[in-house]
Amino acid sequence: MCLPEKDSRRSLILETALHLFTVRGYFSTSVHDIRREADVSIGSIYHHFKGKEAIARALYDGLVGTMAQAMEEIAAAHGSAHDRCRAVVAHLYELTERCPEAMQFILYARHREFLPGEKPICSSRPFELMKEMVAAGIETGEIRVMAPVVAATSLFGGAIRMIYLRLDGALPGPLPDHLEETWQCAWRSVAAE
Amino acid sequence: MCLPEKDSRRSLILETALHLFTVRGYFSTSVHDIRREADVSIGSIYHHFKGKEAIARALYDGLVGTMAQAMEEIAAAHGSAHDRCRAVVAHLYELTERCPEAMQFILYARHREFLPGEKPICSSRPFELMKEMVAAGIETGEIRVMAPVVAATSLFGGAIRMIYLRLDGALPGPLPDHLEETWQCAWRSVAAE
DNA sequence: GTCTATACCACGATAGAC
DNA sequence: GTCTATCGTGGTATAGAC
Repeated sequence: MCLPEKDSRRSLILETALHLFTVRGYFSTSVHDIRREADVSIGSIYHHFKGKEAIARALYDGLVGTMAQAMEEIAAAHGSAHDRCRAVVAHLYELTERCPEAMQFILYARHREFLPGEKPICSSRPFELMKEMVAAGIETGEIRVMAPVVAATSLFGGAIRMIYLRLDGALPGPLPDHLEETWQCAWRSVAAE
Repeated sequence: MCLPEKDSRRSLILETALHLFTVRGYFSTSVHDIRREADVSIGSIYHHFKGKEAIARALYDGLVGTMAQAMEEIAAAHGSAHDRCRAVVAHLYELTERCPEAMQFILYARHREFLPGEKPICSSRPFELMKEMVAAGIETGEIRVMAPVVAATSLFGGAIRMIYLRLDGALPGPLPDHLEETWQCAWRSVAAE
């Protein structure tokens, strides 16, 4: 449901791997664990993927890709930095509730630890798009003139921390309940007066 | 220098382990790697620590402990929520520059993946103290009346994201250069009007 | 494409001399 | 307290039948 792929053996393997990677961690999950949980054979797994790392890479690329696509649709659907950024936070909150495992895999895993050569998540496409939205907002005068990095971290940092808290089980209710309050704080921190 | 321990074989092992855990990751670091890098014997390592996990635990407890102590000193040294929280951010920024590996180990590692039974980092003592400072600020009227979690994430979320960026090499200059700007955004987001 | 069986190796941990 | 040598387990990945 959270993965872009169609029904197939391959997608079953991916779904199972995502589940195990998030609840037990990448390194604590063996290929045999995936085999058992998905009820397929080792040979089948190695037929579809070069190895364990390739499974993680396919998951990562797929999830980051759909996330970037969502960001682009948001950017196209709204006209101001305020509306765009608010829609991004709303989207991230909903995504966290709907697909906590996907969110956890993207945000919480240290990909550089098991995906050699991968750039840090904060340099990935979705995060770059968020930075661009903020930079555009500074251009138009909606957002105070300041270092773009600082503006972006101030605007999205609180929301991202809320997501971490939620994934860690440190937040009781669903995230969208806090959308209004978090967004007002976030926007207040950078809005031009 | 960042670890509380005195000079000894034991502290040498801890320092080396911290270094390797942060640059290569916990699971990608074998006890033999630590042995080679520290130029000690396997036997010596297993004499001082029960195993690899015990090394990680000693590191974690030591670093979180000194961090919590610093927070308590900050709380005692300042009278208002504003001054306390600002001092916390300044301290975290300086600590990141002085001991990036320690900071990375505390913030970036998924301890629950290799320290069974450990609660999430956001529930650890230093983070609890930060939440308490914010809650006190709401009591005194310095900070808007709002859900304490939201206030805490809004106030510290931006700074924490800046630290992640810095640790990932996505921020060129040293963090303290951005202290003033980040703090003004953070405080503006929650200050009572 | 899917399966079983197995090769191979690296790792954490221990034994025991000094 | 420190060392060297070694063991046993469990991991990834492959071979080859169906």
